[in-house]
Amino acid sequence: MPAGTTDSGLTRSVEDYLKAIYQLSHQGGFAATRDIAGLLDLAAPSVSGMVKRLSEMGLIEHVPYRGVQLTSQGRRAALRMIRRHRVLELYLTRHLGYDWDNVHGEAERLEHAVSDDLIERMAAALGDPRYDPHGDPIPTAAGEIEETELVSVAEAEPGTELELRQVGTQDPARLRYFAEQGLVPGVRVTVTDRQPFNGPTTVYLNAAATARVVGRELAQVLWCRKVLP
Amino acid sequence: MPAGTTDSGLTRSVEDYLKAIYQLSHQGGFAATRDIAGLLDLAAPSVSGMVKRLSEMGLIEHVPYRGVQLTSQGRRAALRMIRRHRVLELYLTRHLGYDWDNVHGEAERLEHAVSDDLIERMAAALGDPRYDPHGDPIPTAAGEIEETELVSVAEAEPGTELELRQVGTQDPARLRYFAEQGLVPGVRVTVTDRQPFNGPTTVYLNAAATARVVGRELAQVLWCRKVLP
DNA sequence: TTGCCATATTAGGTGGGACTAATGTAGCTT
DNA sequence: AAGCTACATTAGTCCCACCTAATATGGCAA
Repeated sequence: MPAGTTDSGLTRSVEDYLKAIYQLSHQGGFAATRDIAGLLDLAAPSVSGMVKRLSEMGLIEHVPYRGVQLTSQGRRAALRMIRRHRVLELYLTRHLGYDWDNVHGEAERLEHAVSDDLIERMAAALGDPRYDPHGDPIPTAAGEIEETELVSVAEAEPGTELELRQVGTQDPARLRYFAEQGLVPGVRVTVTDRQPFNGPTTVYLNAAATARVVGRELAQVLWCRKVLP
Repeated sequence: MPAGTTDSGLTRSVEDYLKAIYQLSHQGGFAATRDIAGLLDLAAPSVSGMVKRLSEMGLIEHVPYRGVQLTSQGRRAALRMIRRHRVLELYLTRHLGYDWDNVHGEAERLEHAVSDDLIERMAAALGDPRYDPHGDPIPTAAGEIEETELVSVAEAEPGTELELRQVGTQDPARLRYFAEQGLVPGVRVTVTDRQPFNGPTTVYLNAAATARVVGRELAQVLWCRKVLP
């Protein structure tokens, strides 16, 4: 493998861009330059430059002034990085005492350095897991990822019963708060009320038999599956 | 931490150079440009350039046309990398099914990416180990390293009893061969014979009660402690 | 339609870290 | 003392990936 590249033959930067583009465009549509720049904390012209290189490499499709989309090759590479990241997160929490609020940064750096072999060993040690500590699905080694229809607590209708599936933030403070509140993947809640004008949602924790009031910002990152009655 | 740098504030390259220089100069003397280039598989002018930067950073002392030595700051950074490398090697063999002949490369890449925190968690999970799978001493987190007087099988006098302590190669094929031969750290052997003109050494494996003939090249990397009778 | 604003792109520059080709130096040999 | 050789250094490029400043574009509001 050429100098400055990782196992995949891509540079760390390229791997980061692909992950970001996946995140911004996986539910259809284009990833905008500005949004990529925001996510990776870079200046917009840096992104323009990289976009050119990535599309020359055949990893993305670029429509000037509109944005970019992954090619199937780019998507494969992105999902590979996401698998690495999520397997690492789960391994670090299960085997090395990390909490769900402090694994992200560590996994972020390791994902570029580990070999595919090591990832598969970790996955095996974890029993080929399907979800990471935040409930996000782990792509298979073959590049398949589970796509589920989820609703956020912020948009669910009062009266619905929900199973919390994914917690869509990496912010340690928010994650710690969710854990304290018992709002972790797998929990079942019933939406009992929502205040008007983007107000907070009240949910009832079925098992713990207690209620929680969740502000809109937080409610928007709690992704749930509807439980049929 | 600035872009392109690791946890230590140094770049990957700098970390690699420091490790190499430590290896070449830790038993006194200077590390020559050519030897550093050889160890890192670089062209000599690349090393000259980096040497300049490293000495401006205060990590090494450079005597033109003679070579370089680590400053105490450089030594500290080098030992930190060596600790990381060896803890990783041991963790990978103990917990993830790696063998002593295939851990090196993986550790080589991970050592730049892991946080100090993760290394200490791994070390704790291993019970604060003192030696890596090849018998090399693991520096403490404080930067102390055990220095032992060792003799190689190639130079030990016939008749001496030895305890094998370190296997000084990373070559997978050689390591596999040593393992097959039962020549692993901890084993006790007695030197029974050596052929003249740099010929092979014969050692007797005390516990297994069998003899092994070891050619000079291999004998030179088997480092032992003399066992007093 | 025209202007304006947000966003994107191009132009030009920087630093890290590598390379090859050319030049310099130390030290052995004669 | 001279010359040869091995090694080290300098000179000059290149690539990656970032930056700021300047320019272009697309789409909305007047």
